[in-house]
Amino acid sequence: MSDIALMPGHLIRRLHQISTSIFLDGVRAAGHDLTAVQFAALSTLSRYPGIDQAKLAGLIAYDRVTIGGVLDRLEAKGLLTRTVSDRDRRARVLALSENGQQVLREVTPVVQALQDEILAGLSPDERATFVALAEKVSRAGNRRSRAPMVSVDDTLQRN
Amino acid sequence: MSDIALMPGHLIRRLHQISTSIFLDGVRAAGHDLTAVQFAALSTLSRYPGIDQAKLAGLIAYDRVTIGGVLDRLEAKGLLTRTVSDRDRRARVLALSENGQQVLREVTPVVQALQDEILAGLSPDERATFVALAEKVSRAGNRRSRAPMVSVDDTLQRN
DNA sequence: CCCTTTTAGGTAGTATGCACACTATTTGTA
DNA sequence: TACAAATAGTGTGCATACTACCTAAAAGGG
Repeated sequence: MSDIALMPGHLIRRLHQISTSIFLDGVRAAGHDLTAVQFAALSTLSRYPGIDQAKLAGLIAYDRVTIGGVLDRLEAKGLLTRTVSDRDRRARVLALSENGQQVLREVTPVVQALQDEILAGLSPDERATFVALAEKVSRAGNRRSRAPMVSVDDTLQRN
Repeated sequence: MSDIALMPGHLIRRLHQISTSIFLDGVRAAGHDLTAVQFAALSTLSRYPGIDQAKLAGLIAYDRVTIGGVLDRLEAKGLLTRTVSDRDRRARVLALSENGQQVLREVTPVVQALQDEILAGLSPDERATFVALAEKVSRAGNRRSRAPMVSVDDTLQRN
C-alpha cells in the first residue's frame, strides 16, 4: 500500500503525462501546433462566443494568471483577438479569428479521435466506466482545486 | 461528445489539479512543505537507497531535467545529499539526510490518508475500480509518455 | 588501443499552474 | 452619494514538465 505506483495521486500524474504527450503527438502529426490547454480554450470560446477571460477561465477551470499566458500565446499565433469590453472596461472580450476557426475545425476531429488513444489500454466498457468515475471524482473535488470549474448557469446568472 | 468536460484528456487534467491541490493542503496542514513530486522522490529514494538520479527518474517516470530541479530543491531544504559516484564519475549517488528520513516518516502516513481524500467522490468499490483502470491505462500508455517508467528489474539488470 | 556510441548530468528556453501583490474598474451598501 | 468590497486583468516569482543542445565520462567494437 506504500507503493507509490499504486497511489491515486501518482497514477493521476502519470495519466496526465501520457495524455498530454499523446495529444501533442497526434495534433502535431495532423500538421498543427496546439497544446491540449490551448485547444480547450479555443473550443470553449467557439461554443460561447463573446465571453471574457474570467468566464473562459471558469468554464475550463484555469487559474486567472494561467489563462492570461495561454491567451497571450494564442493571440500571438493569430488565433484569437482580445478587445476591451464596452460594458466593463476591466474585461477583455475574446473572439476567434478566421484562422482560429479554421484551425479549430481541422483539429477538433483529430482531438476526438485521440481521446480513445489515451485510454488505449481499456476496452470500450472500461473506458465508459473510467470516464464516469473520473467525472465523479472531478465533480466531488471541484471546490478543492485552486481554480474550480464554474458552470455556464453560474456564469449566465451574472450577465 | 464534443463537450470538453467529458473528454478523458480534460478530465485527467482536472483530476491532476485536484490531486495536487489536496496533497499540498494536507501536507501543509501537517506542518510540512513538500510537493507530491518531491514526496515521490524522497519515498522512492528511501526504498532504493544509493541509486543515482537517472535510476530515480526512471522509477518515478520523471524527465532527466525535471528530476534535476526537484533534487536541487530537496538538497536546498537539506533533505538529501548528492555525491559523485566512485564507479561512475558522471553519476550522482543520492542519500536521504537524517532530516529527510525524519520528514519522510512524519509525512508518509499523511500522504496515504490523503489518497482517499483525492477520490472522495467514490465509494470504496469504485475507488478500487478506478485505481485498477488507471493502472491499466498507465501501463498501456507508458511508452507514449516522454519519460516512461523503468521498472526495478530493468534497472537492476544494468548494475 | 583508438574511436564511435551511449549514458549521466547540465544549461537555456517554452508552457502550464499556482501564490502574492498591484491597478483599474465596477458593484454593493450605508 | 461617498465608500468599502468585490472583480478583471496583469507582473513577479516559484514548481513541474518538457525540447534541444552541450560536456564529461563510460562502454563497446574494430
